[in-house]
Amino acid sequence: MADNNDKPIRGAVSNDPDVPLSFPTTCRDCVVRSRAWFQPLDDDEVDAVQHYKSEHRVVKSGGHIVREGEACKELFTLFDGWAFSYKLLSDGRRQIVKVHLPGDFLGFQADLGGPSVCSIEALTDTVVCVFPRPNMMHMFQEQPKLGISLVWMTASDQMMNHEHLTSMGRRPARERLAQLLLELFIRVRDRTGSRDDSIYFPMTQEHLADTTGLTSIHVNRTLKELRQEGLLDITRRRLTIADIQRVQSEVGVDLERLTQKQRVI
Amino acid sequence: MADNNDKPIRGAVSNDPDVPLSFPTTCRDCVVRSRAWFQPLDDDEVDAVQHYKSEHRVVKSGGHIVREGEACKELFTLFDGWAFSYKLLSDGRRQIVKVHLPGDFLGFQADLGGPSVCSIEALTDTVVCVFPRPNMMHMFQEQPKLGISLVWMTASDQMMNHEHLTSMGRRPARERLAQLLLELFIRVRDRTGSRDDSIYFPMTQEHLADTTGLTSIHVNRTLKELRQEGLLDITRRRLTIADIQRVQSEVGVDLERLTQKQRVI
DNA sequence: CGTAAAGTTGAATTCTTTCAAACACGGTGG
DNA sequence: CCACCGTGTTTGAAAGAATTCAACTTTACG
Repeated sequence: MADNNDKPIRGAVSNDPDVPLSFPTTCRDCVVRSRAWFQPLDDDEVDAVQHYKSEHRVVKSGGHIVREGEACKELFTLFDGWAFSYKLLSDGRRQIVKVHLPGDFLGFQADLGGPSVCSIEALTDTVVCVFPRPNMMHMFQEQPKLGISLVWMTASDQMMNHEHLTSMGRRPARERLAQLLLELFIRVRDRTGSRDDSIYFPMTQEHLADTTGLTSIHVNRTLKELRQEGLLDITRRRLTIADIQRVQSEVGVDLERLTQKQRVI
Repeated sequence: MADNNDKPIRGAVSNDPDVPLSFPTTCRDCVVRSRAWFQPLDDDEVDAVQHYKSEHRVVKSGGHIVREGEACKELFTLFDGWAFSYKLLSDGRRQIVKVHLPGDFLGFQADLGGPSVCSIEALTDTVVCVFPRPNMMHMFQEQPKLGISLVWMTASDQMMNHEHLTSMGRRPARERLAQLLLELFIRVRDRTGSRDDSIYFPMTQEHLADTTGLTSIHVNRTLKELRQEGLLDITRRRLTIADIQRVQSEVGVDLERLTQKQRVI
């Protein structure tokens, strides 16, 4: 295993000098503390994961971690920064299907042998831990617990997906946006352990539009509405939600419950 | 293990006398041939699954297999008939998140210990194989391969979910509807092995509306449009698609690829 | 300081929903 | 056999939500 594993690379890329995502400070931590992985891993298992990792990789903002259609040769753990998975339509429009935060596991899909079904783009400058796919296969065979954690992750994503689906299908723009923003707010604070009422927030209105299925213009107007009602505010790459409960009731879904870590088996 | 396992219960409930879903004819087959389960199971594993099953259960059309909010004590394989998972909004509207066909595995979710996150309703009269949750846990521990198959299922659902999400977010009513209908058409024919250009189709326009995020009125108008263009037709509980390719190109997604069985690990 | 990217605003258009009213069909019971 | 009823489908007209097009302002950044 490479001997730079425990070398802190914190701050290698940083888009948020004042309130950094105090996430993994070494690659070992990256694996251990990642939301993606089932919590109670013993040292053996952690070592195993470390072993299968091939490298760190820096991907600049706007760059691609995975490209739809290309063979999926590697899997990733998002180590630092934000990213998102999206699908492109023939007319050039896109739909963002998931926003990734540090710790998320990227690139996994049903047909690992086939072409990637989504593109993954770096939203900020990012660092990812790279796991070559063949290694990964060994790993899951040798460490069944990690396979289980994979079930958990996927099932958990599924649940959030259903929530999004419901939102897109049956809720007006206001609620869709509020729900998305609240969800990200909670996810970030869960990871950083922060209790601050504002978070670093690198998504543009166009990203929000592509996530909620609206136009960036309509996102703009809706955001203005929400701001004027004092529900939330996005200024200069910061999202502020003063009263979570108020937004919560606006949204009508208990997102805090949904974003909790849950045990599968 | 109960000795009625190999007793054919085919036809116990039937909504489609002329072209029945020629699916499982015994419960053993139910497990073996289910889309839900990873293909190459050896006899040991099949026996194991049989062992953990507690019973068959008949659920009449409109009845609930799972109720959102209630503890999830059992998991199911849909043995015969159609069902769907949905979420209810506070204002009474609903979003169908997935339509289930015979062979699908129902009720699995990230938080197995907690309340169900979706309701599952029988669309036609149905028969389900019931697996008490504690049994299930044993099973996955003793038969790792089945755990793997679970990963595959969930990941595969995920992919379809992303497709729906994209459809709902970025496609007009025409394409959304066409995509849904084509998907179901393909899934049914895959399971039955049929080459017929029409399938039994029990969904009402309201079901279609709740799946695509439209109004049943708008579904009606859009369906009329699609019918007049000769793309597809729904009459008397039958969906006919004469030229799959034409609908395919209308939709712009290769659904046939997506609905294929794929190997995960 | 100048340029590109992101955000803002208005007006017109399009898509989708809402409300309201018929219509068709399959089953029930007289 | 037919009237009756409920569910599901169809249609029209009006209202509402979201998009498009187009221009303008602000912010970030070399």
